[in-house]
Amino acid sequence: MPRTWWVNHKQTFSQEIKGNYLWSPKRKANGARNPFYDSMRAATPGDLVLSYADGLIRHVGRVVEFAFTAPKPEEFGATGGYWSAVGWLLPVYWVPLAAPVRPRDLIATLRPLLPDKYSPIRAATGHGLQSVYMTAIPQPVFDVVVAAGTAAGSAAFDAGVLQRGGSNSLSYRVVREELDDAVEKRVAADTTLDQTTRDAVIRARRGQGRFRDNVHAVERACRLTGITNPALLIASHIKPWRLCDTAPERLDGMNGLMLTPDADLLFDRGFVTFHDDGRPEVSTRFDKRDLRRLGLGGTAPETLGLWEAQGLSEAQAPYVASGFRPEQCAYMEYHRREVFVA
DNA sequence: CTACGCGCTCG
DNA sequence: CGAGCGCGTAG
Repeated sequence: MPRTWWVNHKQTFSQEIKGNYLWSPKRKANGARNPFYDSMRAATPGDLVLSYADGLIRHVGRVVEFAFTAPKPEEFGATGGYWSAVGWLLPVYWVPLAAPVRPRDLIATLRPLLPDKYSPIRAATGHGLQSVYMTAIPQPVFDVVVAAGTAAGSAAFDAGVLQRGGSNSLSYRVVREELDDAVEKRVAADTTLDQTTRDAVIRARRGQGRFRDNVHAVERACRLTGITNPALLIASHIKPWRLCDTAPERLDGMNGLMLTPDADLLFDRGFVTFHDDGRPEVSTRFDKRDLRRLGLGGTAPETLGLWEAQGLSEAQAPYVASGFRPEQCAYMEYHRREVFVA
């Protein structure tokens, strides 16, 4: 069963509906955890979301993908100027309700259904709460609202949302491509860089050119499979290309791993990261059975069982087992903190 | 349309 | 006690 959520997003409503996403910081301004930001990465593909703004629920959304790390959308403009520059981006496919619903009008019905904690609206008055962003709601709350906003009721609407969202919704791939495109334009127009450097930085986006040579000088094998055949290896940024601050960072061989295509995807997407001693860690969001299907799941899922799978002892697999250099650790710390979906 | 208090809830 | 993607009102 999909989980049901409610998001109060008056300030960014128009941008997030139009763009088919939700965005939030990862932490509060003072660095503390925020349960509503944590909800962003708890959301699972297929979950359903009610959009609340200006006292109205006008859209229902379906979560398309797990949240991933992305810069604050530029279209926010001055809104949320104090929010962090990097946060969670959750792809959500939005569908408008036939008729907008004013929860305040339904408060008598909703009151007994609302959660005691983290309720998105006040039980007494039906007014929205500023402190709440993305919050879990019981299914009956979702059903009451959707039934009030559609002629056919929520079951039929769920089916409609689930079906229509397939073809033209956002995906991590598409969003990353757009973000990369925007960065590439800025690089191409950066007159502080000479032409040769600009070309190298742009080629580094695809793991090609000088960046690949630099990485390959440091890393000879895939950290997950142990494969050394260069034809099977992709030069993958540890700190993502789009989130690097400078050209040297984008070209630094210490900011890369040589990975096979599946490993590159898992690492890039934040489903796998590494500790400084070389141990891989797998996201709790990732189905461990899929690791096995990819040929990565051995007897010890927490270490991926790589050496066992290859019939090696840990000592016999120096590339896979070896720790990172200090320069690599700095980038990997960033990956664990900002990219990894814990 | 943005800006600024005023609230309240929760850590 | 203060942070926070709302509410109401002012310009």
